[in-house]
Amino acid sequence: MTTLRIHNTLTQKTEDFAPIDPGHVRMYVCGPTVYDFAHLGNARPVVVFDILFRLLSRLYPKVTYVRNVTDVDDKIIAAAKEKGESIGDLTQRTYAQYKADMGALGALDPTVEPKATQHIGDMIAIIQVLMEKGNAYEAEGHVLFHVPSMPDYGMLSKRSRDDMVMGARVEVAPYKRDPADFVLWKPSTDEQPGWESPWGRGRPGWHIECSAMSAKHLGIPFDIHGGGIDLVFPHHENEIAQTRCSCGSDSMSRFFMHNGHLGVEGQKMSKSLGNFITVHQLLDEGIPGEALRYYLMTAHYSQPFDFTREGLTQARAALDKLYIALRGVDANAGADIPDRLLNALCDDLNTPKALAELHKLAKEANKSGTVENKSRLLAAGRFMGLFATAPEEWLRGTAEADGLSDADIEKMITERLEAKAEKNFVRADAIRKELTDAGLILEDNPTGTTWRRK
RNA sequence: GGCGCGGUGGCGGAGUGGUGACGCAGAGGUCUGCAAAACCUCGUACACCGGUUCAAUUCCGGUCCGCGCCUCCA
Repeated sequence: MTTLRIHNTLTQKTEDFAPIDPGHVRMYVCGPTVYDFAHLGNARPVVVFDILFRLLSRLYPKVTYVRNVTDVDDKIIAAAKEKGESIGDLTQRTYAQYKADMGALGALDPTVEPKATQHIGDMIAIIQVLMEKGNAYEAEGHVLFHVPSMPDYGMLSKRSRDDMVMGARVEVAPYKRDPADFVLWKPSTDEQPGWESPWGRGRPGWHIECSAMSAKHLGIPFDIHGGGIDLVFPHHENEIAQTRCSCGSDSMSRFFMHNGHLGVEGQKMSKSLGNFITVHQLLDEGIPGEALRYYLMTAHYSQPFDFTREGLTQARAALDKLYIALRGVDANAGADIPDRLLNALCDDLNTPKALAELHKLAKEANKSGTVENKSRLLAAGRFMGLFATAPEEWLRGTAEADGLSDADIEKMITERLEAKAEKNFVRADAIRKELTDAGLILEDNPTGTTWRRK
């Protein structure tokens, strides 16, 4: 097996990965702000880092995967108000939905899913340290991080403070000493959620929770910090600033990994364009979460992903093909995960290459028909979070479109087999046609007739 | 304007300094009562222009086109 190589946003190079503590890999990934259904753009990092989590767990004795839940945020406040729901109800409900949807995508639970509201004290403590060290200041009830206090600010996104100030599209708040300064703590009105702090009742800024929760649950520095590419700036850049200045550490995380953006039918996904697609809505359409997972894995994580209906159809067909190759597999047989699959994933999570290996394994299984080869395919696919369903169950699908129950179908097949035995092919073909028209595919083989839904 | 990414066959999408991954779709064949599935075969793909090289889709430079980020969006 080759070593794991990961593209590091910090160095913009693909590097050999080695954990700081050889016995314990520590990874932090930015999770959801729980105010609405998870959309496809949210689903991508979940699948990407789930693959990484599985791979690391295979390579190292212990992995701690932290994915935070942002449950205090101005978008949440706005959504709760709009829906006439309490913030607590909204965030709890949304989080439960998120877990269900991501579970449908075959994502394992992270080791820890800390909530921002449960770490307010940790955040306040960090802000106090930043104040003491002269990296932060109070102004009009806000506490701000003073960017010029950190000489090498911008190391992740490779931009100078001047670049940012010049490119600023938003009006700079008058109380900022420097246009690039960002909020650590802000005041809350009576209606807004707030916590007592040395600077009065207020709530945390966006970035501070990740600095607090990663330090608490992983320790600084840790191994891998992940998220969408849009988080490079300002979110991760600011996290780095807060963490390094408060901890006095050279780095927050050894590696930073970022997944590419997801668009829909060639366009940016946005509410204003009306092409906002949630995972929940696709599941509701009857699209299996596993098919979505497979589709998301067909492109390398670092590349932009264009979600299309055509692409989803292709992915489902490809996945069906794998399931056909698995027919008759013994789920309990057990087999080693082939090295070539692990090698593909060790190459900076090359999931398209790994899926290609799956298809090669399927071809081998089809050619040989042996239990061993089927088992290898099963083990390989399961490692990637696929094949959660038994092959026959997957292929038969659910009785919806055709309105025929499994028993109805079996009865017609039996009737057709009788017709065949009597060489009454006209009758046999009539039954086949009836079932084909209902969206079913019959497959005659030496031992009988199997069927599946299109 | 700054930073970054990309342009591969009908479609999706890896990859490589010199034998055209893999999947979807399509064509032919084997098999089959007919089918389906499977298997076999079939594609003169690497935006454009220069340069380096024995050899470039792969390296370098330029051009064109597309995309992301630039203060709270994964």
